[in-house]
Amino acid sequence: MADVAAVAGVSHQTVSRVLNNHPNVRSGTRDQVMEAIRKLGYRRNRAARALATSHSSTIGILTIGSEFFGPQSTVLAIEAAARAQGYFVSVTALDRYDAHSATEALNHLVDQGVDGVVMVAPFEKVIDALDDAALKIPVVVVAARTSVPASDPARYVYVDQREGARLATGHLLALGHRKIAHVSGPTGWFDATERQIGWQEKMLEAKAPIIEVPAESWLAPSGYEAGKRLVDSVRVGEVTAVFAANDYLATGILRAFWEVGLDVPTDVSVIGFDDLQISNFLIPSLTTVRQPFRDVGHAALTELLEGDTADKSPKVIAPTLVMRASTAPPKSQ
Amino acid sequence: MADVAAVAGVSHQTVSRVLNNHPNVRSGTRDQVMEAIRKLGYRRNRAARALATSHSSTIGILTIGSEFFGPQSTVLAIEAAARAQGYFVSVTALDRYDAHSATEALNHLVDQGVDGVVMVAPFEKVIDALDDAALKIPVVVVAARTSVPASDPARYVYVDQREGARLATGHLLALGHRKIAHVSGPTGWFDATERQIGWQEKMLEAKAPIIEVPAESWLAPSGYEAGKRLVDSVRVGEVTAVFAANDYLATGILRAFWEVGLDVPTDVSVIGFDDLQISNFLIPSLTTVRQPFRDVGHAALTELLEGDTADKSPKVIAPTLVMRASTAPPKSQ
DNA sequence: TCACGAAATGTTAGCGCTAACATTACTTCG
DNA sequence: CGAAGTAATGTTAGCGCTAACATTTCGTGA
Repeated sequence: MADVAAVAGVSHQTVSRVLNNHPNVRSGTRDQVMEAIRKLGYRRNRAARALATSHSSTIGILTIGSEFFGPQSTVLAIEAAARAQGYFVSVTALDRYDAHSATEALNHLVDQGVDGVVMVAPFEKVIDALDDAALKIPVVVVAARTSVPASDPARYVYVDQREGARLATGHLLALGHRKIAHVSGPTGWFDATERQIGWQEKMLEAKAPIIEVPAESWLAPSGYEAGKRLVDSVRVGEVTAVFAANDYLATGILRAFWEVGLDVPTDVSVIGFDDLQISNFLIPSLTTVRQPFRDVGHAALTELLEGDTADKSPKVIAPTLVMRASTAPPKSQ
Repeated sequence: MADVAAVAGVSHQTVSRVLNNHPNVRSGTRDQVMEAIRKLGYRRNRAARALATSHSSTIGILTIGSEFFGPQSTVLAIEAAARAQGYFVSVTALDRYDAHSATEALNHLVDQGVDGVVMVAPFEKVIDALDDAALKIPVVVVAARTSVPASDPARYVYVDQREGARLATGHLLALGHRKIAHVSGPTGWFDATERQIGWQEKMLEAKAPIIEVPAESWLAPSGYEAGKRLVDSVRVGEVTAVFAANDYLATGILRAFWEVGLDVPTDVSVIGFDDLQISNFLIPSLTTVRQPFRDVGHAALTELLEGDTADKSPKVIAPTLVMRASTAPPKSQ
């Protein structure tokens, strides 16, 4: 910076002022400084800036592993939005889904001196980690946590999972189904709980039976297992439709039904959640609930950087139903 | 740090020595300092450290969007490895696949003062960006660039795409196929080129015909389009097997064949590349080539941090064939 | 034309750490 | 038991920037 100042014939402070868009700089001076910067290919040292201003222009993202489509998309949206605002993004992925792991990851980000953290890890244990950490920086959590204690300093941004489940269940009910099984997501995940509640609410409203098959994980093998377990019920007509907690599970379910010769949607309807890249190309193409992950990412960053301190109510984003070929009226209607 | 020093009854420099594992500290003193650190909940300021040492303990990762399974997995593996080594990871995603966009992203990382960069963006234009940038920090590129000029200071780490394509093609040939079409990936991507070359080599060796159907993108809709275009050839027996450049394309192809009533693998075999989460649950389950992305990520980080300056040869990792139900001997054998 | 206030620029100090050098405390051996 | 050498600790300076205050320059009205 001293070099630039020398070339431009001003003091280093004037250079700093130009770089920080200070108002009180004559435009001629500004031009000279800019020219000197260009000529020297000068770049500000970020460490020195961070030291002097005591903020790092970096936000931390804590996320979960690669197997999850939603978090991944959200993270990328946050990154894009952050970069557009001149922020840097430091990402840390969780290898295990427990509080200890989350605490460690959080500390890692705090050690780095991030100005804020977005947590894209919608399982319940992260909340414990958050409570333990007692951070002094703003935190946004992307998770459908519907009952947040007033003492919780974090802000929440999420897609209305319960509403999505209602949309899915409502779609099946409207088609004439009543025996709608729910292959629910693993315990300990906000999304799993919320989707289960939305489905159950809708079923109780319709006075329809509650048939739940819990899945071990969010992934296709668990869906396949659940599908296997459902085959008999489908054959005897005890289940005419399945609401899978996500599209991976739905893919496994489709596969399990296919293996035993059950036709979807003739014999049984299947609906998923998420709308993956390939959901439209499955056999049959999968009816599902789409989540606007980009919007979530954007909203999360906005909330982090510009969040109104007074308004700590969660930002809730609406999902949409995507109708395709895996749902149809039940056979023996 | 001064506070810690005061509490421990030593100078701040001794605290620094303890923190940096300097050998010449009496163990009693070390314990006192550690105790003071614990009591005060002290954490070193990273900006100050970066300023004093002029390195940031941060590595930058430049990657591409969410739609790609491989890069995503690789990035997460790099992150995990980096964190284990005490490094921070700053991620920047490319929104477009051109040199300008890549240059911008690279500058963004350099502005942040990263100590090194890993580029997980295997399209050819990134090389231009790299050449333009003329970075002073080490760079590792995760891309199957087989002919690297000696002047290129970057190191390369990649899965042997050509070998993977040979494995896939060889598998089909071994089953008795000769009319093997290749749905190739979009132009401008190293992986697409290499896979095409591997397939072509093997086909020429076998004196089999070269039938190539280029795909517009790496995604399922393009695969679907390509599949449609192949239907007639399959029906008249001009094509008995299809090697898709990746599993998304294969998914689209399976779907296109299914729609017109062509059975896989009875009427036509299909093989993919990547081994997605759901590839084993497609209908039929997809024979494919698996890439060890975690190994790639790990190798990339190792190369970046410990890379032997003398040995700049690329680190090449072998893919494996995963046999499933989408391939079988041709019908009229 | 000069005093005055505002705009523009300069000067100084310090953010929290590490590196280099200076000093003190402890060994060890003749 | 003391000199020499080494281990342990302390002191000083500076990394590159910004904030706060000091100074200079400029424009304006009586």
